[in-house]
Amino acid sequence: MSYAKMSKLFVRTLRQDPADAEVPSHRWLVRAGYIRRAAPGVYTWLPLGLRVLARVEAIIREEMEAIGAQEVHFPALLPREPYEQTNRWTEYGPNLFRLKDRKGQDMLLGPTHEEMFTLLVKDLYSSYKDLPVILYQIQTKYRDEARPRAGVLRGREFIMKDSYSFDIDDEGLEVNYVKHRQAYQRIMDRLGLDYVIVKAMSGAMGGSRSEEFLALSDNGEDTFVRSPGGYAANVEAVSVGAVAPGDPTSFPPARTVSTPGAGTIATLVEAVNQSAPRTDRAWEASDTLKNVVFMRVAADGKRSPLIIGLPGDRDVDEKRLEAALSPDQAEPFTDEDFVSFPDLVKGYIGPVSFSGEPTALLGADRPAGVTYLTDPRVVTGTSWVSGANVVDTHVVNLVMGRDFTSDGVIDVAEIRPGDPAPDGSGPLSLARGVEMGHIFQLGRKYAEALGLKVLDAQGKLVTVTMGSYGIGVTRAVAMVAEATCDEKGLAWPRNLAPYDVIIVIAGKDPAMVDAADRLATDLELEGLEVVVDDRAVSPGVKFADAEIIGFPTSVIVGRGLKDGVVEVRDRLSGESSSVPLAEAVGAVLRLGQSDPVEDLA
RNA sequence: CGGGGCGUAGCGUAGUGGCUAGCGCGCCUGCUUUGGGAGCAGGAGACCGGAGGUUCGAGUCCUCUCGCCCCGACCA
Repeated sequence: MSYAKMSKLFVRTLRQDPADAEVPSHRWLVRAGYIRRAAPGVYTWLPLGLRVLARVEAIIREEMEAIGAQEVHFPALLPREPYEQTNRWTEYGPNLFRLKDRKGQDMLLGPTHEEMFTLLVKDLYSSYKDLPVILYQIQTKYRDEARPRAGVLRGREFIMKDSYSFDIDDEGLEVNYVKHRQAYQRIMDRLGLDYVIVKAMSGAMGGSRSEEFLALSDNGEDTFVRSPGGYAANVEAVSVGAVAPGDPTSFPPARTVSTPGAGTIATLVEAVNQSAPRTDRAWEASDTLKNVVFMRVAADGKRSPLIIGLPGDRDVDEKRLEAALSPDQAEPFTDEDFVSFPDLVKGYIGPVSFSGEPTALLGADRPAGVTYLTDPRVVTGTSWVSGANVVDTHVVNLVMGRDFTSDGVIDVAEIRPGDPAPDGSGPLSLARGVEMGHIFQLGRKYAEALGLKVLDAQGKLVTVTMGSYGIGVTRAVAMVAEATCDEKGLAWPRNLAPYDVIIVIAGKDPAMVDAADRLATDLELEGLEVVVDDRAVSPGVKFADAEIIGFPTSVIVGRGLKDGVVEVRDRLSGESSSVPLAEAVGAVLRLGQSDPVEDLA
């Protein structure tokens, strides 16, 4: 073993910020020579970056092995067939990298590997006695993201640890899910990330229960909510919770109100307060039933109108809508669409048509031929102001369960700070995070689609129950960089740094070179990884580079040497101290011990 | 896909239709320098993203095109 030399290390630090880097982690990882862009959303890992990556991977491997998972490795280049069987060849849409081999066979670059793992277990196992089993891999994934951003934080090629559990029943799945949840908590702790576990939507993955591990960051792309009582969920997955129904017979009869020009909620509230004032208080936006029209587009291209009825003081959150409809998409309803559905009077849509005798227009099997879904707040026995499907006309006292019904409930209204948590644990607040990990109880979706069955103790064939669990490895490197960097550059926690110590030779006295050499050797005997900055450049350059690259500990061998001392600096605290050369090793080791995160060793 | 912006040397950038496209950093050679991104001298490095056009003359004006970045809809 012999220490590395800066003069030989393949690294070049940049003096200016790269023009295209916006977020700090991206900027510093490029400036410090960890990564280089090869194509949009595709990055080359340089020696320093690879070392950090390896340390993150080592932590993940340890924790996966600790729950009994076994590592395998699949190809990234995959055949179409299994993805056809689970319909994901279609569902993944343009996000899938597709290619053809020389024979014209469709291939893909794996975006995730549920299918392949399922088939592997099917291939080799056939008895309940073989289960449970957890398999995992650390592997490069490909997703042709619509918009890669922030360097390696969200690339089109990225490394993911993905694991899969296989059980004979739901109880077994629950056990493996909890094991993964705990392993992920240990991994996040060891990475030193500030994180929160939130309820999530299972999205294109299918299955039931799922949770995300979000690292807190203002640059995060995920918005989540939490309550003082401990409720936490991705905004896509927040539910309003049960709203108690009322008595639909306790309201006066519905009646129409002339509301000329009141095509928006604000103008409507004004108009009904003018022409149909309440006795107890004024009408408010939350008294109105807003009906928003979308065109629902299925994965196979089928289009059908979807009307969502929700309190007028709320908007539809498009992210939540997409998540709720997934894999279908929602598009805005165009003017041409309105022409095709003349029953719907733009600006005056309501569940009941008052052109002539009141006629239920929307709701279960009603004539308009559209799906009508309502917000959970629109329960039986609530009274609303809504459109009359007649220009310049609205209805008051329109009661759910008496005057109209819907085809079902859809919970996609925007979430606002202060909304109550669904479990009664207090008001919600909103924050942002980056999705570091995601755990899913898949259930039998993939096993069924691909025919993974085993014989149980009674000799009956049963379908295996699966879980899938992912951690973004390259993303974790970026996220740690993001969380720890400062105005001088990167500042790695000691257990993740590319090297433990840099020894800066600040001078050209041969005695300094000798001292640095001996010190480096001694530190290596203690199990530390050491770089010596032996370059023939001025000390200022070396100090600046050490800070940009983010070595947690620097030892400066320079002008103090003639008095027998060197300087030991802690990048994380910014503190430095002069110590006798003979005590330098001890001083460096003490810094390592003071770190709150344990070292991998 | 919608909105905004940018393409000039390895990086960051300047450039009023007019001479040989300029500067800083980096790189090479020599000398000096060594505790906070050194100094002096010399040097290499650019078909100004591409195509077409207007013009006596285009990095600069026009048209088209390609690429990239940023902001929104997807995801580890």
